[in-house]
Amino acid sequence: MHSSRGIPRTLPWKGRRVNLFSTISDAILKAYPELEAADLIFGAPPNLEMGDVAIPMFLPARKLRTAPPKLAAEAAERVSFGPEVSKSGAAGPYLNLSLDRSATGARIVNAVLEQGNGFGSNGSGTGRRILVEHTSINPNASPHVGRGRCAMIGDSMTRLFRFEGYDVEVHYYVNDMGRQIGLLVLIADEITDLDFNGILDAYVRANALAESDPEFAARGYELLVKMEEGDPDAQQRFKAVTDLCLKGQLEVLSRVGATYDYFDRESKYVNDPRMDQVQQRLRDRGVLFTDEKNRLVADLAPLGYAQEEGRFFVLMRANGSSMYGYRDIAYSLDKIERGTDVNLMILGEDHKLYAQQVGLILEAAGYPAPEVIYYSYILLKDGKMSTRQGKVVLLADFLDQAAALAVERVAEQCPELSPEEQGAIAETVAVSAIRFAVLRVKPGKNVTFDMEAALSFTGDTGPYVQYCCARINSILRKSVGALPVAPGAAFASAHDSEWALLMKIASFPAVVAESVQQRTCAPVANFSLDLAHLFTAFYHDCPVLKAQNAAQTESRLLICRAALQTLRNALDLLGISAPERM
RNA sequence: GCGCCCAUAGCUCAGCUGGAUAGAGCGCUUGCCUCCGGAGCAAGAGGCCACAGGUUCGAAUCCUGUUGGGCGCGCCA
Repeated sequence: MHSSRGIPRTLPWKGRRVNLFSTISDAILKAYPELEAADLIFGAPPNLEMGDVAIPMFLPARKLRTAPPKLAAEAAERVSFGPEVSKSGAAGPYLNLSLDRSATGARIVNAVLEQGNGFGSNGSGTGRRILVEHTSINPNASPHVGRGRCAMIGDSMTRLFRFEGYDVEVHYYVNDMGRQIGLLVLIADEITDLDFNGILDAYVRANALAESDPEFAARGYELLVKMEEGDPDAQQRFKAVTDLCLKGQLEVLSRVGATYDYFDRESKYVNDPRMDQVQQRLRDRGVLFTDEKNRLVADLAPLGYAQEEGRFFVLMRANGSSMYGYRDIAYSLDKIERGTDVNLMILGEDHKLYAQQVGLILEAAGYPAPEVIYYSYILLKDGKMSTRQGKVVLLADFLDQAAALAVERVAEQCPELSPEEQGAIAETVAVSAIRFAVLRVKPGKNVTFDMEAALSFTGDTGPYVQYCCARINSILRKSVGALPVAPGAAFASAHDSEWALLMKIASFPAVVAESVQQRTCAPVANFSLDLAHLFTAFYHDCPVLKAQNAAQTESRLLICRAALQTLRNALDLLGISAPERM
């Protein structure tokens, strides 16, 4: 009896023809010319004894006007499979095949080691360019894990696209203006030695003051107007505060590995001349009008927007100052003009309606709407995060706590390493804990963040997968002589645990393809977990250095190398390092 | 009220382009360090896949409705 630890349910050839197994498909089509490749759906039988590949005969049977069980039995006899298939048989309406483990295993190991850091890539992005905008936090506080979700998703998608061969550029939109930043600037003037850590307090104070003191609020607006009009002093003050904040935020974000190629400041788009043309086109389409209060408004109804709520989108205030959306449209033009094949942004689910509105306006003006990945909020056990109530988990705090716990563990396990090395490993463990916890969940789900669970490092966690890598490295380090480079004639992978592991490894390219298509790295995270589990089962069942003979040791060392390479590639997409020791 | 998203074990989540008996982890129970790293492994208990209809040879998966949760509907950004 075996459970999911056996043959992976997600097969490399599921739903599509992959070169490794295309010969099976060809053999069947040769025997049944009436069928086509699309009729053959490859899956996995419920257990190993039944075979490695299962093909349901429902569709083919319908096409051939026969009963599925009858066709399965007939096909098992009639089709002449190549040497790759060691056994064929029918189980009810399913045609089950067993593969030659050693020959197939050798092919898998060969492919992994040959392709190295590129194993898993389908090259689907070759020659294509993509622009990703993510994170883009308001410069007012240290990022909490909810904000971090955006950065980690965006960063992992970037890694995924680059892995697939896309030329990717990463943009960060700096919201360096607006009423609230104006208030923050005012308060900042009253505080000496304002640093990043004091920003949040100042921000909360400024907003509270604005509510209780209308005069203060009015001064904030005045300052904003001066800034928009180009007053150098006002601009300089805005820049000083937002720079301070951005720098602090980026320091935290860089700890989790997020990097950006361009920082685009919102203030740059206040008076963008290209918007004249946009306005003209909107007028031509009959969607732009000045309302009774002298505001410049877009009516989305003629553009196919069906609801009354959100139908009208204000672009400019009566006093002629621009709204956020107006500047954002100008920014979109900037991004569009960079001429990438895909224009992608990662946004919180609170931006859904807004992004839809902006998209409609852009399309009406003759531009393509950006593609958007929405992520849902991270909730805490006792409810939503609230900055004002102090109910937040700051990314920096989490990393500090996690690293402190991890360093104790590393000191125990690797006393031979220097304190600096131990500290560096602990930091990667902390990063892996948070990145993995966030990335293994699909972006659209509300998740409840459990601080205790995230700090435990046991079970289905990033550190568990890292630990698996450290273990493999340990075996490779201890093996005597040169490591084998490629499977030879004596290569064997007959043991169930070896075979299951190799089958999982072979499915990696399909997991990557699925992740690109679904626009989420969650399948990669779950794949790495499955792979680590399967490796550990192999580790317990199949001694490598103490195998029965040298040939077996060599085969297993090769399997170790292939597993490590695949794990490293998967973890790299998640922004997690695979340590030598931990 | 209207719109979008979500609902799977006590808890946190996989599985969703329809296929055989729905899976992990945490927590709980029981074993396993003279043996390549126990951040581990093996086993057990735990499910009306929110509810109700529909499509199909076949539905956790697709469609409709209901319920519950998240988000949004600003001269905020």
